[in-house]
Amino acid sequence: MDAAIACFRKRGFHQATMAEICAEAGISAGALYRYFASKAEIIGAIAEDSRGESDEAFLRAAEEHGIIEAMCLACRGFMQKFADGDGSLIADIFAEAIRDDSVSTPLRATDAQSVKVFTKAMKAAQERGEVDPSLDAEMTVNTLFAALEGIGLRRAFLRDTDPDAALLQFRALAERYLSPRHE
Amino acid sequence: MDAAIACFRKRGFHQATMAEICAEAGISAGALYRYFASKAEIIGAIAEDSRGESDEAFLRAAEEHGIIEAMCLACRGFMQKFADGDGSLIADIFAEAIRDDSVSTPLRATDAQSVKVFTKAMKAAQERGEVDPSLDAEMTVNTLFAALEGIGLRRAFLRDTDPDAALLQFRALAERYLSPRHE
DNA sequence: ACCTGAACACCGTTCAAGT
DNA sequence: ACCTGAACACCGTTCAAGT
Repeated sequence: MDAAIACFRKRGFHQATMAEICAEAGISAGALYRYFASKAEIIGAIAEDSRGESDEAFLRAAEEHGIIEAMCLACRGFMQKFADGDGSLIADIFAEAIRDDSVSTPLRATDAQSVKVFTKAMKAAQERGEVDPSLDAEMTVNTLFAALEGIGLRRAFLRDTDPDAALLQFRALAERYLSPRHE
Repeated sequence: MDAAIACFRKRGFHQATMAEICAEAGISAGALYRYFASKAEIIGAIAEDSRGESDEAFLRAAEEHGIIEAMCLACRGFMQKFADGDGSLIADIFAEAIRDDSVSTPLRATDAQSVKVFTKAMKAAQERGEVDPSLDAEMTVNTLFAALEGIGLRRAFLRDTDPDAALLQFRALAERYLSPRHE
């Protein structure tokens, strides 16, 4: 069933119709509503499972190549979605999540989990002297997440979704933001 | 007529109906379509005139209090929109602009104008030694815009739209990002 | 010329009827 | 028990008829 969700990728959340999703999934409208209470709930389900799976991979990368490289890895995966044309879908998810608590609540839980994992890696990097220890680890992670999301959305808006350019942009920001002061 | 546009503020782009907008504006559906070719065009018009007017105020602030303070001023104005509950509307605008060229083209023109103004102020700040001169001024401005937008959206998503907290977050990022290296 | 508003096409959701 | 799909309520857009 979740495979039918791929409809949104092609047409966007508000453009895709329930009829199309039903056709793609090979089920009737009534059956679809047996699995999801509404269209908004479907977008919540999509957003949720496109997140979080990569957390272990991130932790390994953070240990091996440092937190900046690991964040760049996460950045690359995220930017690829914009390059694939999913930018407006991501913006739709934001809009629905901001508007509708029943969409945002499960997403916030997944997000909080990611923040936790990244914060742990951030603290480790601070102890190694890789990152300025005077930074608040959790706020720093939140800020970098926000910057990542902002860069992706803004580049999609400006019609320049080249992931390499986005990566360079993010890396330049992250390096300066995180580097210890005084040399 | 643009006053009727306030409907979106209350209900969001996809939630507000043309009938509501007509009622608020005191005109009929046919008359509304005389001024705007579609609903998407209305959101384009809203987004456009909520931008750009403050550019001169920004330039004055940049000269008087430095670029970081001036950017924080812009940040405050932007964050206030999220605190006012316009977050999902802003996300809708992003989604429509990413999806629809006829929405994004006028917005990109307005945006390019702002980037130009901020870039000029950034270069002046670099000459004053306030900002690291090795940074590319235009990319830096773009990155800070992206971060600003990202912070606003993310905070709205996390249900913490306190403008003061957002400002602190943005300022911490901007100061470290822009400060000259080696002390 | 410009506006009105009924009509049209379409979409998310429901529910009586089937299996 | 579960599914079907016609029906419902609603919304963006149009256009023949009015002024």
